[in-house]
Amino acid sequence: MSQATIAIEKMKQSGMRVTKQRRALVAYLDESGRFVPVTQLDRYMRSQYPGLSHDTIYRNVKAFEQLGILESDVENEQAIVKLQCDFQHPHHHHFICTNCHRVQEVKMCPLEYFEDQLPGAKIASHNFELYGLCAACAQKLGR
Amino acid sequence: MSQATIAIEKMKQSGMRVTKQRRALVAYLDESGRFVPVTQLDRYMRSQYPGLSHDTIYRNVKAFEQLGILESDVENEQAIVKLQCDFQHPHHHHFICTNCHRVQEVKMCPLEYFEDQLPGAKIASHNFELYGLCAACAQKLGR
DNA sequence: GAACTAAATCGTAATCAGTCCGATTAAAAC
DNA sequence: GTTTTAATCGGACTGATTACGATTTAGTTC
Repeated sequence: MSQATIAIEKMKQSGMRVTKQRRALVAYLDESGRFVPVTQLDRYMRSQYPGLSHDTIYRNVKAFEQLGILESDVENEQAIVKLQCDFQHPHHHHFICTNCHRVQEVKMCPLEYFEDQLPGAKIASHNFELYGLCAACAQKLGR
Repeated sequence: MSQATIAIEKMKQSGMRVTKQRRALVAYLDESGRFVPVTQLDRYMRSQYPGLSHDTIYRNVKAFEQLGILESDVENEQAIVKLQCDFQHPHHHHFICTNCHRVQEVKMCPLEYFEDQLPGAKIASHNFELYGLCAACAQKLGR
């Protein structure tokens, strides 16, 4: 069962309508498999589906995020998104290759090491991402 | 020696000219002491110094970042900046209070725990920020 | 402290991401 | 097939950021 299929399932479960446009968005994000700038998503989808409006893309990106079928982040001050890579563990972290932009899930969460560091404070959320060359690119580029 | 003074020192050392506008920007960021959205910085500085242009503000924010006298982050898809809080340890992390927006420096870095997790990969950089209620706000709000 | 020069700033206009909204279309339920 | 209403369309709009030629000024030299 592909991530796209699970995403569509989730949409149905939540009562959200499964439109052509939403299927196309999810399909593209699934094929890509990595983080994509929202602006690129917008440009690409509109080139492939003439008549598709900005509104539809941005509205759905937000709806998908809230549903948890999309993960979002920021790269160079640009919003980037990818299809949820682990529906079983929606809380996880990423190693993102700066060369091929592929994403690897990192199971461990740094939070456990930090809870003691801020006495009295209530930690509510956190960011954590790793960037660098993945094993394949490191080898290919000889670094 | 205030953070602002150190920042001005760094500007001189790098050969960058110390203009009225740059002093004013650094002074405001120092007084504020916390992360400020760049758009707010723009609005506020232009209200205080009529004639100051967007260009000057955005150009200098970029220049300051590159010089390392400014730390930048993103909150709600908005670029936010603050004056460097530790010139001795430019690599550090933050706990940001979601109520008063004050920032606490966190000395420990999660990277050490993760180096073994991605065999073959070359980790080059990472993000890590904690969010929640600081001790003072947690008490004040009774949480 | 006057003159010089390149860096920085100003002011305006342009660009680009993202949002809004009334009219129209089409999923999903019956 | 009909109905209902969520979703989409299209086009205009807002707000953040950038571009650029004309002007000013910080820092240097004499």
